[in-house]
Amino acid sequence: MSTSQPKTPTSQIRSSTEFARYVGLARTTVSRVLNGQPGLKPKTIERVKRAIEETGFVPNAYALHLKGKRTATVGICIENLLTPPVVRKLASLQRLLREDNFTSLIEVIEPGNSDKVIRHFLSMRVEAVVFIGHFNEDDLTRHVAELGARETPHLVIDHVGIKGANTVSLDRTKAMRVLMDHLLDYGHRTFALLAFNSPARSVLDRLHGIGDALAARGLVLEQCTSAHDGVYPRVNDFEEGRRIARAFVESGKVPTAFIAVNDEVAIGAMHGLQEAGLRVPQDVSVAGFNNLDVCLMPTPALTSIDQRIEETIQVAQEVLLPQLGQPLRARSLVRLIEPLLVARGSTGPVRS
Amino acid sequence: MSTSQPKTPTSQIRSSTEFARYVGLARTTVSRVLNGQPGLKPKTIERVKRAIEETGFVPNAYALHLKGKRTATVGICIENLLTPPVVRKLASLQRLLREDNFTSLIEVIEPGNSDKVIRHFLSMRVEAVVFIGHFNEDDLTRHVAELGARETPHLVIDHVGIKGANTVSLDRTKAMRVLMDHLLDYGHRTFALLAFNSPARSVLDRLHGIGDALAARGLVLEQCTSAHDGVYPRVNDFEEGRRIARAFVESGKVPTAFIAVNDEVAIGAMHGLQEAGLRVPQDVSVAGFNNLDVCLMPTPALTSIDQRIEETIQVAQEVLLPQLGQPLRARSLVRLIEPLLVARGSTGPVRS
DNA sequence: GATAAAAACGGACACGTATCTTAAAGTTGA
DNA sequence: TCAACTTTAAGATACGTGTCCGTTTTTATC
Repeated sequence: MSTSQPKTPTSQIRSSTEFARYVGLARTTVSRVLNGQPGLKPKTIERVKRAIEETGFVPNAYALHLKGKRTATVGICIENLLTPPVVRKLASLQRLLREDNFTSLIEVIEPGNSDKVIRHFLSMRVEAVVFIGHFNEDDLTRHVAELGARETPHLVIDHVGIKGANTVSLDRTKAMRVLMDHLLDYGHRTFALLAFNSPARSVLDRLHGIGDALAARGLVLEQCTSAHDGVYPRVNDFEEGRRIARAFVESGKVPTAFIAVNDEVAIGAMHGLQEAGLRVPQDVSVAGFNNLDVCLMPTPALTSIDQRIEETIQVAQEVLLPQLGQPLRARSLVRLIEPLLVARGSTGPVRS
Repeated sequence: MSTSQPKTPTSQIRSSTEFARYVGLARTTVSRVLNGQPGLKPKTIERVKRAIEETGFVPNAYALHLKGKRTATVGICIENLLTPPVVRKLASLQRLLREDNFTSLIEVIEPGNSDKVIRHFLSMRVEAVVFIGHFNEDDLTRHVAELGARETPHLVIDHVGIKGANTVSLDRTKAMRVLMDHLLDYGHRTFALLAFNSPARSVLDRLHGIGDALAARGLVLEQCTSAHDGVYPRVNDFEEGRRIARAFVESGKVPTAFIAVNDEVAIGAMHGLQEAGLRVPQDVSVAGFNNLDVCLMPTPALTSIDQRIEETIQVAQEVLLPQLGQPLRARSLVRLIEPLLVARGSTGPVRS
């Protein structure tokens, strides 16, 4: 086969050798052009550039890394449950990383596959691993330790309390303190807790915050709060909120303030209460969590806690980037994000 | 430095040579164990396995591929707007791919960066590229052609009408025909179209479906439908729906059926109509699109079209998998998914 | 304990790329 | 035209791994 025919179809070019043959230059010369080295005639550079246009030649990333080029890849682990806040965090983080020319490798952690995911990331020689969400604490602790042993930086977003972990998280405890103070200031003393029956660390932290706020006013969690939760996990949060609200109404003991684990449950409950003839916020106050768009939908609009996702991810980036390609930090680093109470019409003074 | 000390910290092992030294075997022997070749003593295999446990050694994926191993990677392009349906498709697809031991490389396509993304995928030697969502038609057509030239299979999900593209998509035209028939059977003859003023192909397809259904009964689109859309894109779909509903009420000409571009706009509109004193479905019918969980929230629950995402992605997998690692198909393939009308309380007979 | 079979060793090469080095070719200036 | 300089060519080596192959060591069998 003659090698001097430049009419080779584009599909055939799969290596720099073949590409150099197509251009009609030495492979080393082409390589120098591709890597922007000095001492090349503009005409030569132009020739190579045009050939790239014509053939669409793309160097093999695997060979590049083998030759010492950084992989510029970050592994991101996310939890199975793709809630809107998780998706937004993921999207924001990937966007910020992309701005710094980093690629992200995204994997969903499911029960039992986390070792496999970490192994895959290590095999891909990621420059860092980020965990977004809530995971099995033992697994997570182990992974953080293993990554440390492999000189691979890590960052845990939203799961606080992991030993030795670099952590960025909304201060969920404080978030609930802020919300409780808001309601306590309105005079509320009896609280319904909706769907807080999750074993997730994030929910426990929030319960602590509720307890703290009550204790600060000399109140006791167990005496002020009540619940009618169903099985966890839930199929449909709206329906569950509605169901719980009805359960409270039917029990005859209706607290003055309803605090839901998230906005969906809160809105479901709000509808349930309204259908039972209770007025929001005149008869009962309702509060959610996450400050999703959906908060604006009901009448009145839902009071909620904003996670400040952009700020969280911004801080995550600030923590992560300086570690990439550097020797591992000795001490781990924890940054808590201030929550933001968004008070709307669904909360108001207790009926006197 | 003595090489016989097996107390080397795990972090130092970064190649099979170092690992073999740690185990105390020849590199070739270790390699044969790792690749499950025959003719090895069980004891030797055990020794290597234990060393893997101890050191956490993971072969370099980049070197593996260079030696001819498949990358087992699929590139997935998604659109900028992470709506719940897109997220669910992405998650489903990634899950199915993972079951077949494929990794996915996910990149967001933003205006102007699509070439860069495709180049990155090609550089990573992905075995296929999947597009989920709606993109610039010219770009997409070009990418499909380029991937063909590179012998790389592709699949376009949800964007129909791309020349030469393998496509899997909900039949959006039919979806709207089905919904229109539902409403026409109820006697509706005047329709409000809410927020259909998007240039996206998916929206145009749906408008065609609406027109077809009307034409089939001898009706004319322009005479039966009206709109009060605001600027596109919208900040908050609920608010926009509410605003449009109010605009209809204030105009004094209120159609009997409201058809929204999605569930959020529909629910916003429903609230707007109810606040203006209109009863749903006695006075007006309202229908959405996507059948999100949120459809169950309003009273009455919202009639919507289900995209049948699981089925869509299932078909996508069936189309994609046989192409991986195979010579390119000559003819492109188009599969349309049947939509599913989910009729709920928000639609009913027209007021007589 | 001798012999054969099984297992492990260790050198060599390949994959696609970057980079260093030395040599050759081309270009410029006087 | 020749020297001096610039540009390109081409060879060699390296990265981490798999695999082939000839050789050596270990194990099993009688």
